[in-house]
Amino acid sequence: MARTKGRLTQRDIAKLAGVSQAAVSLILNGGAEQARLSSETRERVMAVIQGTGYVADPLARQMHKKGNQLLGVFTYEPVFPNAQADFYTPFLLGIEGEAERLGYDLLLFTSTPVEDGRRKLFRKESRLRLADGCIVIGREQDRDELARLAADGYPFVTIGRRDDDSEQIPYVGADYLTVTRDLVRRAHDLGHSHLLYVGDGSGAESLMDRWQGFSEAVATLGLTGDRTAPMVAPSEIIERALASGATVLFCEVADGALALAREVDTRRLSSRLSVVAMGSAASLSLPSLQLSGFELPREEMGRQAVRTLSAIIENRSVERQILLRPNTVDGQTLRKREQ
Amino acid sequence: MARTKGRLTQRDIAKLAGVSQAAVSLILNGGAEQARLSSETRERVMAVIQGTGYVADPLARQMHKKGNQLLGVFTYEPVFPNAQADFYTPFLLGIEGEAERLGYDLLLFTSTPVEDGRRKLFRKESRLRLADGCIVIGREQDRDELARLAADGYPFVTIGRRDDDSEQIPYVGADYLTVTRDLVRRAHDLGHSHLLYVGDGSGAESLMDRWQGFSEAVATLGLTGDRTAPMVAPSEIIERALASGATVLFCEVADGALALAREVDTRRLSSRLSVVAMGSAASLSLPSLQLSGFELPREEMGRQAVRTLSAIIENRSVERQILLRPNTVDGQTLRKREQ
DNA sequence: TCAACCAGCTAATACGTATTAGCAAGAATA
DNA sequence: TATTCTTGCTAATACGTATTAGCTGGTTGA
Repeated sequence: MARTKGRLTQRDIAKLAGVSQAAVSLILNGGAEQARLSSETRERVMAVIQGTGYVADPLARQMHKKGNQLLGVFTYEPVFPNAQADFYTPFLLGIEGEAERLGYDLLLFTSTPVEDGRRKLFRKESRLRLADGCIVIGREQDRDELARLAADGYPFVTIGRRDDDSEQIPYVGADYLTVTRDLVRRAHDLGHSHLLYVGDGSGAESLMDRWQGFSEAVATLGLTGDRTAPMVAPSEIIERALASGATVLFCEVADGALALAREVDTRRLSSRLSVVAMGSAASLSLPSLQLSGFELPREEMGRQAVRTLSAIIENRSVERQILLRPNTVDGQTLRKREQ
Repeated sequence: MARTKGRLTQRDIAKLAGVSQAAVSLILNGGAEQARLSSETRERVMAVIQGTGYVADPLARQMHKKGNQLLGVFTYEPVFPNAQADFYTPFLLGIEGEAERLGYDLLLFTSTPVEDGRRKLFRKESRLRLADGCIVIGREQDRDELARLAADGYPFVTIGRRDDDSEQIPYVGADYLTVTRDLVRRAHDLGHSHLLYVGDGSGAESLMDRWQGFSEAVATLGLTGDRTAPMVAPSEIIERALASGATVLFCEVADGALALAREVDTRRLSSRLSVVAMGSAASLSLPSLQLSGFELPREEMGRQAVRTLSAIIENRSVERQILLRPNTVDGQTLRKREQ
């Protein structure tokens, strides 16, 4: 019933067990052997620790560069979503599962205010180092912040490929290049020879990869591949495709793909125009309209990020840049070309 | 650019500027006024700081704050759900929002394995005390664990009312009693006089409250109120209601309410039998079938839990047991009684 | 009988910063 | 000329833990 005020410290434990603070620390950190503390003493101290539920202050431990079995999770946006089918949740599901398996607790950096829709990684009161390392998630990440993090030697892994000139950034990304190539080949196998890429194909690495995979496959297979900006109405894009003779739309952004597919459906053009979604083909689909394309292995990416981060923290050798293959989704919107 | 070995500290700055470490700290933290450091000294030190790019170690800065600004979140089940409309997410949404507002980070205790579908609060190596305090969420909580936590003086708040004989358990719960009373009154206003409570009305506090609110209101208004166990097929419950002359079903469990409402709908009995869901009336409803009843203010409960916990941690006086009013949901399944 | 040795522990210090108490030298006051 | 006040700073300490050096009292060896 002892209402202890404030945090329990090693000094408290020591007093309760009738030993010195140093003894407590030694026992907790395996230095007891070397210091020749008797097993009786050890047991006595451990009993007190268990009875009180004492855990070392993570701050004080980190001052000595010790670990706390704590993985940070930094998201540029709120972790817990309002929207139903949220983009982040599957990643976090995987992260949670793997953290549990490896015995880590998760530290969500929610103390940084979300400003203009995103959080800042660095602040005066940055608490990143409370965690042993950190997983960084977010569609748009700040390259400079990441480079600085890497330069500081802080262990972290980003979800999504990030390249930097001066620093090697550890990541778990998706292999957009290969899967896009495969989809182009599949379109080819279904008789299509004129493809239209809907998107900018520039900006984030993931976008460049899609465009590159598309271009390469088109070239290899001797097809015709055009590109059009996505910032126009679906109907206009469809007009362009029909006018140019394209029979498949490769959509960079999945939302856009769904809009296009619905428009195609409404206008009963599905026999003349196929739609491929380069991402979220499964999760964004409607029951009545299954998009063709691919889906990121989000949960597995989360798991892999934890494994990689854990390896980095524990100084085990590990591949720091990993690309996982997205799963192709057959769906209904990529069809055999009709003559 | 001199990559000095180790981190640049205030001591280094002090040496370079020819002052004491304390002076550097004071200048950085605005204590310079009070310590009457001359503006020349201030400028000299600031110049050195700018030249070297020194930044204070945030960890060391926070060492002698009282707490670590860390709130634990303990869930008996995994935090990140697979299911779409998850029970916990709204709580966590509120918790995250309020944690952000108050400058707390969140610690998820994922290192405890989920066994038989739930986690254990206490283990040999409980890490609860890593956090300054903890929010406990879960439908079924272990009373003994909570009582022990309270006895230990560890700051925590549970979501959901928990009563204990010997310890006062802090909670943020829902006021089932009042809202159930109100719903009975509403049924009465709509002409109903014979009500059937579907559920056990015992077990968790929240169930007892519903039953009590129901019973009291029925007595006060001079109505007839029966009770039937929920563990039978919807059709059977409906038979019983019709046979006994009841015209409203008060369903303890929202899932059951939905099943009953659908059955009523299918059998075209909705003019003769109303259904009230005592919980999740909004979130569980189908677009085609809006349940009548009430909905917990989950997000607000999460927010309130953080506020209460924060107050407890900081030793501010605060109401430790709070009941929030659920929102009533009109819906389609509670109708005027037809003669 | 004294040195050497060992088991079993503690004192002391470091980590990097914040903060309080207080010191030294000169200026103002009586 | 002695006292108080003021200015401008530093010494000391605290935060909680990790680690190293070293102390004490007993046993062994010669």
